[in-house]
Amino acid sequence: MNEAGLQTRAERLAAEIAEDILSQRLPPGTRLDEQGLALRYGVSRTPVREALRQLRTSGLIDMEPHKGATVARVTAEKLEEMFGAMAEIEATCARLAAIGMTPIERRRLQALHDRMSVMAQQADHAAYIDANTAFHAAIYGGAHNEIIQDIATGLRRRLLPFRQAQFQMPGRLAQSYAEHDAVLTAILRADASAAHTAMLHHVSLVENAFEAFSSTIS
Amino acid sequence: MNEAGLQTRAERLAAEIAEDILSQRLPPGTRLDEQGLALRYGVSRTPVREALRQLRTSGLIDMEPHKGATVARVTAEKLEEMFGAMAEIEATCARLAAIGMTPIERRRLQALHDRMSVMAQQADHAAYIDANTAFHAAIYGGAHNEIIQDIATGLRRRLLPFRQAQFQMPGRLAQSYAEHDAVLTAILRADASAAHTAMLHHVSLVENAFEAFSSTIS
DNA sequence: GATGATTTGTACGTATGTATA
DNA sequence: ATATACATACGTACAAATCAT
Repeated sequence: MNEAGLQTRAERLAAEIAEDILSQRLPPGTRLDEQGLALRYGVSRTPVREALRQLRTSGLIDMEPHKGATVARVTAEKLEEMFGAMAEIEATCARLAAIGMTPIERRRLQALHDRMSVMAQQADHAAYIDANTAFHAAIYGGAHNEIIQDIATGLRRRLLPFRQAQFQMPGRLAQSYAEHDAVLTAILRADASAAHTAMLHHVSLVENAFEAFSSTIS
Repeated sequence: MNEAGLQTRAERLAAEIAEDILSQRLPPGTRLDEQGLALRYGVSRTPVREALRQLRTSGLIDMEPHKGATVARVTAEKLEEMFGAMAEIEATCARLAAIGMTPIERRRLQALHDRMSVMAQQADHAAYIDANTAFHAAIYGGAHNEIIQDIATGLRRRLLPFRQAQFQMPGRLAQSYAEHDAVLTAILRADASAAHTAMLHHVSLVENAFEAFSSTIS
């Protein structure tokens, strides 16, 4: 009954710890000693060690040899860089999508966008958030490059905890929809440069929205 | 006396195995059973397991739960995607560098480029290869975004084994230098769009050079 | 398709390195 | 500065899963 892909204790544990970090149950800076985690999650230290190694890769925790692990404490500068990188990668995806998306992919993107129009008007935040993820994922896929797609989804995952609140800002849904419209139009026109610009603009605004929302970080 | 950063057995082992893979001593498809590696490198299975987990991250090996690890067998399509991603990321770096490089960084890049002129004329392959790496690294740095820099260096590492031969092709040094010149000029002019285009072109040609050299893969 | 051999995943004990008194 | 305490790195043994016969 486990979700596909989480076949070992270590993998399930990594997912669980990641969830606890993203949900702030394990706040930044928290010491993650192996013994304690083993106790907390009811397993031995071995899968804990492997889970920590996996999490290090995703940037969720900091580790140094012989010094153990802590929940990554993201500095404001680092976060800014992450948003910047995200914007650049997404803009690249949009550019490639504008060039290479198949007619079917373009139609599907348009259809999704149309559905999002209704969600935005009805202010259905939950639905819009899901659809928004799908919209961006569709553009990653449209780039037709699995490497770039992996980079994009990885970055998005890392930024997830800092994006939770953005759609709660008044008027953000409508604004997001309008920005998506610019991206979509450029892609459908196969205007690579415009798609790049529009997406860069869109994701950068997400960053601004975040910064406006949370004053400062650690 | 160990190199800085390789403080644990697992890390040294990972570096050693990586070296053996990149040098083709462990050719693609080779089964990497933990017991065998432990025996071969004279350690226990525990550090071997950790080393393999690290290597999976860098894409050098494929792993599936309960099924062990093999040296990654890169398909032609995958390789093409990797070169494509590399080109896009490097082009992004060049664009950002054109916008944001400091005067000092620009001067240093120019100085390096000038030294490479001599190397190209004298057909000093070894020196040019080193300088070429430095040239590209300088542009990654000029992007002023550590995340993107990490992505770029990571991709470059993964592509390293497939780039060994490129500079051996007759006339490739001079061509490379000319392409660098276009990139440099655009960056010095702070012409973001031109820098992007020139770098995309440059790295894409590296891919072509590779494809011309090696007929087919696996 | 069942069974045995092999290999990975997990548990636990020991040793080495780091930090604190 | 030395010693003690503690956490991590490593080694070994057992359990579970895969695949070959």
